[in-house]
Amino acid sequence: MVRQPSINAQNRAPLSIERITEAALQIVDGQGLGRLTMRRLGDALEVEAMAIYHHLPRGKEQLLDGLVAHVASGPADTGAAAGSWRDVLRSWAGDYRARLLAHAGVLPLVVTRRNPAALAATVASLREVLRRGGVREESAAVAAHTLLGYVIGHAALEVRGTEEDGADRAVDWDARFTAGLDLILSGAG
Amino acid sequence: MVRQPSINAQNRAPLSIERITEAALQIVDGQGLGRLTMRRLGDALEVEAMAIYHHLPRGKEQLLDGLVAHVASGPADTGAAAGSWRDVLRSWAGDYRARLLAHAGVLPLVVTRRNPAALAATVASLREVLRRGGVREESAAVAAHTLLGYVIGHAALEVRGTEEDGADRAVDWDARFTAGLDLILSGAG
DNA sequence: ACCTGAACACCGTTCAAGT
DNA sequence: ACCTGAACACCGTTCAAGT
Repeated sequence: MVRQPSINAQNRAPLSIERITEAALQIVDGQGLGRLTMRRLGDALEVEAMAIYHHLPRGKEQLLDGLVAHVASGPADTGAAAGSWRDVLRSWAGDYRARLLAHAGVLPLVVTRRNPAALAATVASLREVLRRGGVREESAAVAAHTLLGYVIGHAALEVRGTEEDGADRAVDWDARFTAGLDLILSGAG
Repeated sequence: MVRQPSINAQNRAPLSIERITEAALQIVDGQGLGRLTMRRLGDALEVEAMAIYHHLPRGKEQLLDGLVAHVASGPADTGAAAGSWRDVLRSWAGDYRARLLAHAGVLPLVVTRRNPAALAATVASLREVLRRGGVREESAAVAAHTLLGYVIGHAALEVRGTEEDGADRAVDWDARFTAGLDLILSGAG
């Protein structure tokens, strides 16, 4: 009788921080942050929950930090993008918003004190775009924070689905976001 | 021997939703959201944790909803305030920001799907101020969402204390907030 | 009506042990 | 080096029982 070539620990892909983070993100996106537990994460990875601690010694805290880093660090290559700096920021903001909404479950974590480094890098890259666009240093600092604050706050409002002043008339969030963005960009610089 | 007039359940102030919410807010502000547990809340109220369920049948979910309602519903009497509508909004935004920062521990809850009614009311009152100020309906809707999104998002950035592009040069958050606010208000209307 | 006590199913995490 | 199993202290919540 032919036996399968060892259905044991050996021929599973080994655990790694990347695989763990990816699986965690999938649970959060699919079932919500509240259902992300070490035991369930272990199940998803076909491993006992305790195995995870070997790769993330700081445990769940470290896991959540990783999730924030994954979604809160800004979209890359803002530098290479074409067009005026306003166009660059417009497309950056669109990308960032899309990412926040795609992983809405981690928004509460982004808002918590976790992992300031990720957001600091994002702010820095925004300021760089503004500075290169010829905006004065002080104005660039203000505009960067204003823009990032707006994108995060607006994403939060969207996720919660605020209705138009009590009536349940649907809001066109895409149009709303773009209009607010233009309002900010027109005042910047 | 004179006995104290019955140190038992009878002469404690009876539990109420207000007292429960107040105690919960105190725990969150003082120790963080993570340390708000039904058992600890019971201790603070000098009662068994299970007694809380008699007043909040939906349990912890309802408790958290109450916290959000308490901090996310906008400051009152925006209507009676004096000055131009820009001044009214400026002072409203300052008050709202102060409240969010005073209860930073609940910010993650505000960002979660809980209790959309509180935020909807806030948006509605903002639009009313703008409408009365003579701003067109469509612009008022945009400005209201932009402003609220900015205030919430900026509060989140502040709480996390993003450093100035990696260097730990301190940020003057008050000035930063006001400048961003002016940027938005100058474009509105 | 209001609160308690015991119990249940579930957490995150530790630690010694296996391979 | 990498994973498991059992255990610990702690959750939220239910339910029957007390007053």
